[in-house]
Order: sequence, then C-alpha cells, then structure tokens
Amino acid sequence: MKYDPRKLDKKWQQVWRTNNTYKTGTDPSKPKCYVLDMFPYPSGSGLHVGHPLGYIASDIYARFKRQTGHNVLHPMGFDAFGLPAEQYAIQSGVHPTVSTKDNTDRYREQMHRLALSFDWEREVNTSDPKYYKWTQYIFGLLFEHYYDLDADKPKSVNDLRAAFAAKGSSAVNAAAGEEIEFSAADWNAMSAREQSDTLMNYRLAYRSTSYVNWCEELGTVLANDQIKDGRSERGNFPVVQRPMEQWSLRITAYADRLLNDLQTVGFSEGLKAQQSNWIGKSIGAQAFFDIEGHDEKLEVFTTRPDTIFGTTFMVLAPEHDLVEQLTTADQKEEIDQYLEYVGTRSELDRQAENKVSGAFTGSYCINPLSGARAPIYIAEYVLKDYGTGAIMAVPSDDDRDKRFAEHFGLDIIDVVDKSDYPGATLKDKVGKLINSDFLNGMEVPEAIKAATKKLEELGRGKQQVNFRIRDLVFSRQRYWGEPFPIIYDEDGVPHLIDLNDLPVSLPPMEDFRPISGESPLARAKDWLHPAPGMTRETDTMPATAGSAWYYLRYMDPQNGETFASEEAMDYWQDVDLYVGGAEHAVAHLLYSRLWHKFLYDLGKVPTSEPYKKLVNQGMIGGPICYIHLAGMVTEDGQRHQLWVSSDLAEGDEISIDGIGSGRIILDEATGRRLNPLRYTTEVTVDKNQTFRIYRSQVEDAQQADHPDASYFRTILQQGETFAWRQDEEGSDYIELSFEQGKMSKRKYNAVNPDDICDRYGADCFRMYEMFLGPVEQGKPWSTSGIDGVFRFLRRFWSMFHTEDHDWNVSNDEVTKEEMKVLHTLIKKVTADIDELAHNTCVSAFMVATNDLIKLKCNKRSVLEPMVQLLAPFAPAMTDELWQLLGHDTSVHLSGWPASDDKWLVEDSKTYPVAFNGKTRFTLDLPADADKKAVEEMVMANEQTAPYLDGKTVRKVIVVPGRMVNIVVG
RNA sequence: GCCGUCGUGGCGGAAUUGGUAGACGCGCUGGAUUCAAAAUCCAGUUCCCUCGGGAGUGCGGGUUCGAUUCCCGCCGACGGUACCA
Repeated sequence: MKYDPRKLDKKWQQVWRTNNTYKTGTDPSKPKCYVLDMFPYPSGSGLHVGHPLGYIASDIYARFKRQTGHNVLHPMGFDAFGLPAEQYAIQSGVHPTVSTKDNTDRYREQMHRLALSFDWEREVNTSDPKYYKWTQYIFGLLFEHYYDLDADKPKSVNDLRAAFAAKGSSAVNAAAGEEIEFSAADWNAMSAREQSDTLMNYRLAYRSTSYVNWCEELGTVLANDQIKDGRSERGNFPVVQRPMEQWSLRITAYADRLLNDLQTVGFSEGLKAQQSNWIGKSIGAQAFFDIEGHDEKLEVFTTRPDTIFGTTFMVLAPEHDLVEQLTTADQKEEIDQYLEYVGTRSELDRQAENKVSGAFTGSYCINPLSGARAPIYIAEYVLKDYGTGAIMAVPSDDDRDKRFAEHFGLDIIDVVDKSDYPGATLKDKVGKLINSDFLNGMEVPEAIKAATKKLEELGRGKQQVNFRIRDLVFSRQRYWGEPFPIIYDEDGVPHLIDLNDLPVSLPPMEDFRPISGESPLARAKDWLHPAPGMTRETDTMPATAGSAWYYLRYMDPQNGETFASEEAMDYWQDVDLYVGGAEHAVAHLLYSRLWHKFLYDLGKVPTSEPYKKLVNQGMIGGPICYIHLAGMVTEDGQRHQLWVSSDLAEGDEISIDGIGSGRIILDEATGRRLNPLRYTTEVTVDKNQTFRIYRSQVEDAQQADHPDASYFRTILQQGETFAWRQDEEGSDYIELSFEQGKMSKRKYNAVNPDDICDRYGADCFRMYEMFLGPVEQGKPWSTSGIDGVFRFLRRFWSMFHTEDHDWNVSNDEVTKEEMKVLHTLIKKVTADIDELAHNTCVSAFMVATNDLIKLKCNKRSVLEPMVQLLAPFAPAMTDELWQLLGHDTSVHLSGWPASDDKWLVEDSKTYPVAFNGKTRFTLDLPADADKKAVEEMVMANEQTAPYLDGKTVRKVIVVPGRMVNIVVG
C-alpha cells in the first residue's frame, strides 16, 4: 500500500473512538500518571496552530507513559465561562449557551483530528451546572471559614462567632482585612447586619469595597488591558477609578505557605521566581508619624527603617483615606486637579510612568525619631493597595524618591555612606549610617534592627512583614459566569445557600447588556427573589473560579455526591505533569494552588500541592499585517500618516498607542471606509519590515491560480478607497508592514491546524510542531519545512515496503551495525521524551531512518521496535504498520523497547586535536587508551609536528574519550 | 517602570558536567533519473579570503589550556503586571 495519511487518519481515528482505546479506569496494579493540559477557553475562531503545541507535547508524553506500563489519566475539558462569549452574544444575539456549545463541539473535533489521546468520557465544562455546582460549593466553604493564624489553618466561622460572643476580638488571632477591636459585650450588642459586616473582615471569601476601572458610557467595569491612555479601547470613552462593593478571596492569608511550598514543586526556577515576586514578601517596619494639627497618625511601611533620619517628605497614595483631611484650603485646587488626573490613569500607567508627578497637601508630619518636620505629598507612584498606601520618602536612598525630591525642590539628606562598597547601587542594603543620631557608624543590617527596636520602645512602630500580593477580587458584573451561592435577607445579611439547593443556575436571559454597573442578573426578576424579602447575589464569579479546581473533577467527573470521591483522589493524588501557556504562570497557578491548599486543610484532598511538575509551552506567533492608511486627524486637529492595522478601527474612530486617538480620513470621492483586511498567508518577517505590493502583481495574481488570490482581491477593493500610492515611475503600490504577534482572530493571523492535517495528515502535523524546537520556546509559525517531516514519514513507511508499495519485511538475522542504529535510537528517544525534548527525538528518528535506508534494512527485529518508539509521535501510521506486522491489538497499548548498551560500545574514538584551543585535525585512537597513551600517540603523530615547529610545548591537556589540547608558545 | 524568559548560518533549530559550533530539517546551488514535470536519489551549502589561512554563537568586558555554556555591564525581542483567557 502507498502511504496515504488521510486514509490512515480516518481509519484509525475511527478505530480508537469505537474501541475507546484511551479510556482510563483506576487500576491499582499499575503506577498512575496524571498528564494534564491547561484546558482552553473555547473561542469562536477555533483552535489555531499555537494551541496544539502543548497538547501534542503532553500527548506524546502520555502515550509514552502508557506504553511504559503506567495507568495514564489524560483528560481534556473547557474553561467555558468568560467575557468573549458574552460580548459575542451582545453583538450577534446568539446566546452564550449556544455559542459555547458550538465552540466546544468544534474544539473537540479539532482535537480528535490531531489524534490526541484524551479520555473524552471525562470531559468537564466549567459552564455546566453539574460542574459549577461544585465551584459554588467550594466557594461556600471559603465563605464559611476564616484563617486562624495560631493554628495556621482555616476554621469555621461559627467558631469565630462563638469566640467573639464569649471573649470579643481578642479571643482570636485571625487573618483579617484590618485590625479591629471589640469586646464580647460590643459583639453581643451588634445587630445581625453589624455582626455580618464584622465577620466579613475575617471570612476567606468576603465582601468589601475595592476600586475598579469604571466606564460610564459602556456602563461597565473594564480590565486594564481594555484601557488605553485613560480611555476605553472599545469606543474611546473616559474611564475612572470607582469604589465598588465586591466579593474577594483572602489569598493573603495563604501568602506565606504559597511562597514556602514553591520549594516543594517541580516548576522552573523562572516560574517560581515569578510567583515568589508576585507574592512579594518583605520584612520591614511599621512606623507612625504624627501629623501637625491632627490627631490621626500617619502609618507607613518601610523595608529601610534605618534610613528614617533621611526622610525629608512623605508621600500618600492619591486614594489614601487621609488625603481629604490633610489637604489645606490653599492646596485644595491643586490636589483636586491632581486627583482628577490620577482618576484617568490605569494602574499599569501609574507603575510604568517615568515622569514625576504629584501634589502637596499643605500638611506636615513629624518624624518619630528625629522630630523633623516633613511635608506630605500625594503621588501616583504610591499605590493604595501596597503596604499602608503611604511611604516615608528617603531621597538619598531611593531612586524614585530622589527624582521626586529633585522635581519638587525638596531636601536630600545623605544617611548611608557606601564608600566602603564600590559598585554598590542604591538598592543594595549596604553601607555605614551617617547623619542619623544613634544609628551613626552602624552597618545597614545592624541599623535596621536598631531603628526598629527604637520605634518599638517608643511605641511608634514595630517589625512587620508585608506582602505585595493583594486579595483576589472575585466579583464580576456579568452574566456568563458562575452565580454566587449567596442570598441576602431584608437586612442585607448574606446567607450561604445549602448544598442540597445547589447549583444556583443561571437564569435564562436574552439581554446581557450591562447597565449602570449592575450585573445583568439584577434584571432577571423571577430569579432574583426566590422568597419574599430574599434577594440573590447578582454578581458572578470570574473565570479563575472554574479553572481553580478542574483537575480534581477529571478524577471523578460524573460524581453527583461530591466534587470527586475520596477513592478517586486517593488513587490519582495529584497532577504529575501539567503543560500550559506561560501567560498563566502566575495568576491561574496561584489561585489554583490557593484553592487546593484550602481543600487540603479541610482534609478534602490528599496532597498539599496540586501540580508536581509544570512545563510552560512557548507561544506560536504569526505575522500581523499592517496596512498604511491614507491618514487620520487627531483631536488636536493634526493630520498623521500612520502605520496601523486596519482592524483596530471601529467605525471612523481609531486609537493608536503613543499617538492618541482620532478620526480616519475617509476617501473624499467615495466616502467609503475600510473594512478589516485579513492576511493569513505565511511570510517570515522581521519586526516592522515593510514592503510593497504592486497593483500589477495583484492583478496578475487574480489571473493565475495564486494561493493569495482572495486576499489580493480584498486589496484591490480596499486599495481603491485608501491605499494606492505612486512610486517614482508612477506605478500604483500598496505598502504593508508586518510584525510577529500572538495568534488571534482579531489580528487575522491565526492558522487552523485542520488545514495542515488535511494536507499532510495528523502524524505529520504532530511531528512538525515538535520538530520546530523545544516546547518551552516561542516561535513564529511557518509551514516551510513541513515537507521535510512528510518526507521522513514516507521514508519510514518505505522501509516496510518495496518500490511498488508491496509489504516487504524480512525475518533475516540483524547485523551489529543495524543493532547499533536501533539501540542508539531507543536510548535517545527514551531519555528525551521524558524530558519533553521531542524536537531532538524527531531528529533522532530521521537519522536512524537515513542510516537504515543506507543499510537497506527491512528486518522485523529492527523495524518492529522502531514502530513502538514512533507510536507516540505518529499514532496513525504506527498503528497501521503494527497491524501489518501481524498484531491484533493497538501499538499504543503495546510495550516499549529496552535499549542495551552492549550494541553501543565503540572500539575507537575520534579525538579532536587542538593547538591553543584551535582544533587542527582529528585522530582515531583506541577507545580504551588512557591519558598517557593518548598523549604519546598524539605527540608521535606526524600531523602534530608542523604545529610545534619552533615552539615550546607548555602543557598537554587530555580528556579521555573527548579531546586533546596542546598549549604551545 | 518592575518581574520572568530568550538572542547561534538565508530560515526552524542541535551541541552530557565548560571539550570538534552549526546535528536534523527547510531553502538554495549543481548533478542523476525523465519526452517533460512531479516524485525520488547523489553532492555541496556559516562568513571573509590573495586558497596559506582568518573571523565567528546579540554587543562590550572578565575567568579558563579551552566559553554557545560560567561571571559583570549593556542592547533587543517576547510573556506577565492582578476584570482577556
């Protein structure tokens, strides 16, 4: 038979489905192996070639583990709640339930097409009420618990209630939003609502006020990445910071453990560093500054209490509670103006800003140690959520404080003498203290301790541990998410809905448009009030909710009694290998680890960490085509010639980074405006490379059967409106520029894997994606090169066949040479798959195949093990060959060949001989020659002499089995 | 800005612990086969060169007999930066 990948794909994919080849049960006789992919958000555009990179890598690993005798859990599902489905619904009128089903169906088919060995009976979908029932249940557990710092464990809020009633707030040491004090009598005198509000200060899932990016015109909260220059990316409307009552999760209670346990998991060092920096633990001091003319004290957190004598001013976050009080009448206008400016700034802008800005409140505070008077400013570089939202500024020892002081003409007092540490930067905590009273002469670490101690003695502060990580805001004012299992009574006290009454299902609705910041659910009148006086929570959960625990559900996906049975979790334990995008390296993983640790504390899961080993796959980029528009007019009336992707335009409006926003100049003659221009053909480009396409080329392409004909047709049409320019000779051309970017539908650069599979087969596509390079590395997509892999598959197939495509495998005795090729391959592939180095496996297969074809080898005892080795990579072709070799069960359930080093021993070794580190020639020497023998043979060789001519041999370095280097001079 | 990752031929990339830089593949060049094409096969392919050799793994330093690999300082690209998923 001729190699026909499409036919084989069709045949074998059907067989695997019919036979349920990849179905997994618990099997105590085999070691378990849980191989997990980050499940996708099923977007409307389907899978693109970037997605499968990780799926294929983990699939190869899973298949390898199956063949080496493991019971492998390799599931797939969908992270199906999310904003895009809702926005699509608003635009198109298609309900998210419908579009989500369409999209998941499509994804599932695409994954089948890629021959991924998932056990589809275990599929989960976060938007399925049978699934989100348990998301709501776990949320309920978080709501019902607080974190006891003495026990270092969560405990029931009921215990907290009892303790407060008996002894007041002093009875417990709990993770809390703020430190509050009350007696048992105070507590008992509180109304139900007041008690409830007080408990919110402790619950692990709680309601509080947090700031959001509010866009009045869109009536909705926006993510930072939906905001450009203080305006909404969509529609270009103003965005302001606005406080809002929202649910949050108290991840800060777990900060220390999330940090410490990083040492126990097999994540890359870079990833651990990212998580650790995100958690951002720092040890420093809390200090209180008196404020002139006010009773309040100003609390600051500093990691450098030693530099307190250098504090020449204070800076508050613009949102700090005291700002209003501290602003004097004279400074009010300036402060108000500044607050207005800050209101338009996203958090990202504020942190990224290089330029100094701020305003003086008019008030002063008193340094608790030096007694010096320091002016109080507000500035956007101080963030409300970090530390206390206030800093003591030490311009002599901090870059940003220094720039601020220089800008506003404030004093700078040197307090650390670094002259003993040449090369030390401002950030290094080294030096001797000067100008600092009792700290003078101390080294920095000593001074930090002394200053902290002094603050403590004076009752003006103490040592404090601070975390950068903030509690996770867990509310969304959206339709397409999990409803909260919460109901409010007439007093506004939230009550948890009983497990028996879960899930709280999303009410059927047709209109999800956000109005005035309320969730669309507030308009589901029948749903909203399940009983008189009772009102449901109308916010929904963010997409992080469903993805925080999905790996547990795969272990026991159908369970109606609990989120997963103890037996299933005892067997599967945790995830052995987790593969997913680097973009999830912090957020998803931390939240997931939080949920897991919480469940572990309650004794509901058997391990303290969910993921043993994690690999981040790189992103596959595609070219983004930019078209030169005729120009645009910005608000200030300036005309610009711009390079801009046409699909960024919404109506006549367009906004561009660094330029601002404006109106597209329409073609005056026709008044037509452009439509998005798509360009999906491959080009390999450098960033901002530009080139011209001439009208004549485009027209010629229309005649010929050019692959880009339809694209060029669009250029022709669009070009009439805006794009043709004339070169020196008067020929029309259009200029395009390209850059590499993340594949997405919006950028018209997504490539569909189906197209590749149709042309080359799934085996080839899988191997090609692996051949592209290490999984962890990002790379641009290009199909050029896939022919090489296709050629390999055909050559591999040809080893089993005659030139006329007849089956031709012999049972002849194998030679030593053939065995060497085979066992080199077994050794390499076995080692590399384990490391997920699939790219070098593919090379090894090519090398072995080339060698065996040269040897004209068609022997069963060589080819049969090779089929097993190749099976994880090319599942369809190998199952066919396995069948042709006479087996009646799948190669994927067969074994794995063992390598035997006896075939790999060499008699001689080719030594490179170098002079002063430069290799001059090679020499074949016996493999067992020792150092001395090698040196003698090299020195005696006639090739050596010319390089020694007239020079002295200073040293001869011999690394047995490796190389020889002769130092002459 | 901050945190993390990565920079090797025309291109994707390879190179145990520091030990022959460029495996394997694409592309390109030449040849064989063919009426012709496709397919296949063979040979060559880092750059420069006066054909002796010289340079070379983003740039500039350092350690070493020897550096793609280790150290210091830059530059660039990508990812994250808390409501995209």
